[in-house]
Amino acid sequence: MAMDERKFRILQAIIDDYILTAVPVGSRTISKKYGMSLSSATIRNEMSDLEELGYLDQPHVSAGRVPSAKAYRLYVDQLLETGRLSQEDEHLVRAHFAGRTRQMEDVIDHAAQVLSSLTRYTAVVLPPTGSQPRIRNIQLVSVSDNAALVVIVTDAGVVKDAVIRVSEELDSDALYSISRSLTAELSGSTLTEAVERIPLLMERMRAQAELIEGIGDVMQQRGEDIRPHVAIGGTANMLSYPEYSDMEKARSFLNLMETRDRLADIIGQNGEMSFTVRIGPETGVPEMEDCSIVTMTYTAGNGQQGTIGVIGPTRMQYSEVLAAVSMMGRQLSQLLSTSEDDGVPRLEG
Amino acid sequence: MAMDERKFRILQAIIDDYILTAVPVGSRTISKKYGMSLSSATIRNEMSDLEELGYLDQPHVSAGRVPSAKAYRLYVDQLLETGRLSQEDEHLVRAHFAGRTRQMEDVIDHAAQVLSSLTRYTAVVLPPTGSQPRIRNIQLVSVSDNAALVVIVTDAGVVKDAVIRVSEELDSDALYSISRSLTAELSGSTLTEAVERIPLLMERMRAQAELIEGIGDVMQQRGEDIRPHVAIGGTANMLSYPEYSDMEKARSFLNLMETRDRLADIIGQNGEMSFTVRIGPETGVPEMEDCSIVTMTYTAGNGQQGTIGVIGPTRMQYSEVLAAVSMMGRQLSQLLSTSEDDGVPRLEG
DNA sequence: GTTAGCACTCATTCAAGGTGAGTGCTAATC
DNA sequence: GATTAGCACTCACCTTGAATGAGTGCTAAC
Repeated sequence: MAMDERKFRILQAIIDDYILTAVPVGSRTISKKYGMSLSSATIRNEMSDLEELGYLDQPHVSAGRVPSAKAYRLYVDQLLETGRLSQEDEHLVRAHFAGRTRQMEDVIDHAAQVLSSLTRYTAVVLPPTGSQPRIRNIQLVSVSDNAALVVIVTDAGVVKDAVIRVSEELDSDALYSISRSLTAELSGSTLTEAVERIPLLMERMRAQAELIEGIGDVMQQRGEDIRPHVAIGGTANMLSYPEYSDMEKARSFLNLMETRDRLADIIGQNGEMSFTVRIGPETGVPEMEDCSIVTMTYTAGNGQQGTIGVIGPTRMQYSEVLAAVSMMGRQLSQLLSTSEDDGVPRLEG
Repeated sequence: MAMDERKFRILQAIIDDYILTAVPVGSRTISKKYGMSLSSATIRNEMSDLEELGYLDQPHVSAGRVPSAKAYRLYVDQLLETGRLSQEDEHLVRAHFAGRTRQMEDVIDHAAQVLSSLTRYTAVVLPPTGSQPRIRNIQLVSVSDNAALVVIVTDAGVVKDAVIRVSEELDSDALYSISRSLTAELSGSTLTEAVERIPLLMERMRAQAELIEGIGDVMQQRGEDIRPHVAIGGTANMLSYPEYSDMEKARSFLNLMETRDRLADIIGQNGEMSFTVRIGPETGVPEMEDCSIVTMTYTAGNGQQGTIGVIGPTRMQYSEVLAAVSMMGRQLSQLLSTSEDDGVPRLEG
């Protein structure tokens, strides 16, 4: 038995209804509400087949059917193929971001906010990160007698600041001159390159060896765990969906949202695709077994790439979410660069 | 009728029990569990008095009594007076923060994390902010042909970065030299001072007037809405308390946690006190009518002050929370400076 | 002033029964 | 051979009502 046209239409109807109501849908509903000229009995037979094919699940014997992850996959693929994504709220969003200057973090936060309120799900935005940012400038600022704050500015605009503690005394002037020579030495190199040159510099500037070693540590740390500022919007939204009326689930979800490192990993895992939809188990995250994640890569001016994503129940309004994510991705790309490419993302499964 | 010794002891017992169980406590419980040699009837009479005095509420006629905000106030004041705050986990926390260097944001985030897991409530940490940070360095980094990223480093170590868009073309070298002269001009002044000098600079460097105006805008924006990075830990914790089993309440709470600006306002409102406890309505936040907030001010090396706080149900374990907050405040103060003052906060109502 | 006793209130729990949406199967119909 | 009507059956869910028990206020006795 294979999937034919009629089965497909029935499946579509079931998914539509379930997305709307979150309630298992029965044969009668389909036969009546969705204008099929088929009796419920026929639908029942088809549903039974669809279940056997793995597209439907049945919570218990006398409940209606519920679409499986496989069904959503089919549905979404279909959606992506036809590619009919509306773009209504586009001007609304553009208005939101009006104004000439913006702090990077603000843009990210704002985007997450807007995206979540647009979709009524949870939105996550990762800032653009390049392969290897290059150092532009190193600044040391005195904090107390034996602690200094180091600020490393890179061309990614991503700035690291950390407090370094040393045993010797540090005065402001000394710090300033060290800043200058470090900048002269390391400007232009990547963080890893800079780390490699640290021992050399330590030798050359013995008096400040401890301080320089500290700076090396900071670079190393940052180079390893790139921990960008993750913006999240609308975590509370999830609580309004019946699938999270179970407190335990809600809590584990919120916990996940709180561990930003992990969240960044999850969202960032979109391979080479500019557009991905991961459904239920496809997310690879146990806590997200009945969530779906829609992500899109956006590109900032200097070619650096960031990711935006929406997390919702598997039963999410895919077509709206796809439209919103795609639109927001374009907007962000445009906002963060002025090199006007078409900005339209490839739609790939 | 006034508050006497016995009434006070009964009230104390009621609060203790309610903090533990979150269930309205009846006269019999007090008479039996709390070793009073009084019958339940007597307790009942006293409870009736206490209710009249405003220390107890009764959810409905045949339920036990629940402590009012006024009661908690009394309880906390008592606690603060005796000042017996344990400091068990102190070494555990210190271990957490071991290591020489730390990015400021990390410290803040980490502190919120630790504080929330220590108390099992929600923790909020505001980074140290001074009265008026002074500019140390201004860096321009090219992003695309007609957009630049400006990074402003201040002695607070707080760094502003924003993208500025201009119509003219900007090359890297030009940006670098502008950076240098701007730094020379503005280093040492506060943001507001710098803003005032912008028109002058625009005149002096006509060619870059547009760019400089943009930088002025950024400074202005930042000067006005100082929007520090607010660290939050353990929002999900709140869901485990019965007072938040109501989804609607949980959602409104989470929403509040998400609007960081507002949250920063709420937490930051601790006046001159280094230590404050706001109970229920005292928070002044409608959504927090049955929350309490314990905050403490900590001081970084350069005299800048930040705030840490714990948000929990009014029925929170005050004595533990007070201890944890006070300890974490000391730790942060110590960590962010090495000027070893005693670090012990004044305990004030 | 304290306590025992009693009538009363009211949230909570539990079982029983009814309801209705849904299914699978079979036999009749197109 | 596909479709449909009909029927028996299942099972979550709601309602109802009774039992339970924790709690109170009041009164009278100690």
